[in-house]
Amino acid sequence: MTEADFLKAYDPAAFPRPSVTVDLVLMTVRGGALCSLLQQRQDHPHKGSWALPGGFVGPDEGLDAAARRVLAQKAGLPEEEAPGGWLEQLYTFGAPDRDPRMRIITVAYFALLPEDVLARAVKTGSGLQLAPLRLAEGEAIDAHLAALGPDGTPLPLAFDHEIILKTAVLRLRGKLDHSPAPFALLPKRFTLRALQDVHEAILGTPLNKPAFRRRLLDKNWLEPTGERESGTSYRPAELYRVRQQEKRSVAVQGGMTL
Amino acid sequence: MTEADFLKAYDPAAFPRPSVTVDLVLMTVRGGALCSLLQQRQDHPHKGSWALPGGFVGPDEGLDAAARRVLAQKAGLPEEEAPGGWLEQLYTFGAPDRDPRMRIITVAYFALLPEDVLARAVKTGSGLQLAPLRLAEGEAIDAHLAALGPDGTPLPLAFDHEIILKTAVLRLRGKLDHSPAPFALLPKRFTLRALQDVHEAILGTPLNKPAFRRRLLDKNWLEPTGERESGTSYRPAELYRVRQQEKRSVAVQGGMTL
DNA sequence: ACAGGATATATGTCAAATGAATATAAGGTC
DNA sequence: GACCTTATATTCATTTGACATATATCCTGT
Repeated sequence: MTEADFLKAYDPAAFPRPSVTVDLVLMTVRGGALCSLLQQRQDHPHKGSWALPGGFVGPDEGLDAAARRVLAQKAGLPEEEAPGGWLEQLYTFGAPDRDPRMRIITVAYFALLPEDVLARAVKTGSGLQLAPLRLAEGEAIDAHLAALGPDGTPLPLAFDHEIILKTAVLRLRGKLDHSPAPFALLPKRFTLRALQDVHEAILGTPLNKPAFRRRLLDKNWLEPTGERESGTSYRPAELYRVRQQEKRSVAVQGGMTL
Repeated sequence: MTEADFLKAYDPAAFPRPSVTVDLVLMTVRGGALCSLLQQRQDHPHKGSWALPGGFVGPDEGLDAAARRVLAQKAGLPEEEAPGGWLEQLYTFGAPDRDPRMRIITVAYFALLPEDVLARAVKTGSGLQLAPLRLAEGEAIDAHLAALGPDGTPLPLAFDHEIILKTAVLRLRGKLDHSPAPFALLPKRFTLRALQDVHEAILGTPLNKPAFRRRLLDKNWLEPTGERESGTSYRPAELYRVRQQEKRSVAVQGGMTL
């Protein structure tokens, strides 16, 4: 029996097949707070609640490709361009009852994008908002996460999206020191102070300034551009950029730059 | 329109659905080397190559539940019992061409089990072996991983299982210091020396003994039992056990004890 | 019974990393 | 040009971790 025969004899219908989607946690830092893009549901179930942008995985589409497609569609990012973001597979959620309509297994991704990219997405699309995420400092998985609306009250979240958001924030905190991912939240040239603000927003705790400086510069991931910020009423800070060599991932299964 | 109407009107067939499986990297430390359970394929494709144990996810079965079921079936572990292992979701692999027969998305898990449990599985099942994994020290994702057969030569691996194994080893290395997972590889009571042997096998590099001792004890995850090992021709070492409180996960999405 | 061997456990010393405080530099504003 | 504000550099105390050494404990052999 040849391999071709086996392929013909194989019956895919013998096993029941769930639907598979990708859900995206699109994060940025705005106003000193870590925020995520949420979309208000127009249909049942969970009509009116806020959900992560997502979509079905195409029959001949890889998971990463599906995530990039949804990113382009929902966040209005042209797929070809390089806005300087970060995309990484997060975790797969597949409880049988997580969607009341049918069995849906979702592969969650998280993306880090500069603030202006997501701000533009909110303006362009409808029913979108950039909600600050409130989660106690630390790494406890059983802490409660709240996504805050414009009035500061927690938004109702659809499906199991609270646990997905929580997983994303905790993963991001864990990777802060080992991954160049957080640079994706900043423009190509940035000050060390801006970088520290990003770290503090993600961790939810203040950091020691000289120590932060030393730690980051010792990693040798950054290089000074020689230029300085302008328009300040005080001494302008040096602008740094990420070394080209470090744009590739350093960490395990480290995700990809956009 | 009520929510019930929506449920009826929804057409699950509107979206093409891939098959979803779980694949398990079952690891232990034997003879100072990190090993994984591999199963020789009896059918095409990749007949004769070595593959990870796996199985389809049932229509009403959660992902973790599917992983536990496969663990019980393939590794011969009774589902109810508590052999003291560790199970954790690893990563989801879904390249369209990863299986030539059909579109299969697999959610990979990794499990840590005491040596005797997997040794028993090898004896019980057929076409199974416990293969030492050889991977360069460090965290480079582009390094080559080899699974060694009894004669010391690398085994041919089926599908994309080399990258899955590599991901598992790197993830395990990254979690060593932050997670109580490695304790799952040891019996309930163990010496610090045995624990250090496990760490060295996983990292592929020797560790400083006093430093390792203090580091582990300072975490306060362990407590001395007051008993000591016996049958040694030297001073017997204290036997430690994991504090009950630490059996729950400490880390993010930390997996579960078995 | 006692010396010797081997390894666990404890102590001490040193280098490196970290945190906090201070000093200096560089721009803008009045 | 005095003055304010924040970046950057320097310094020191504290903590952390690595490594070397010393002591304890058990078995073995004579």
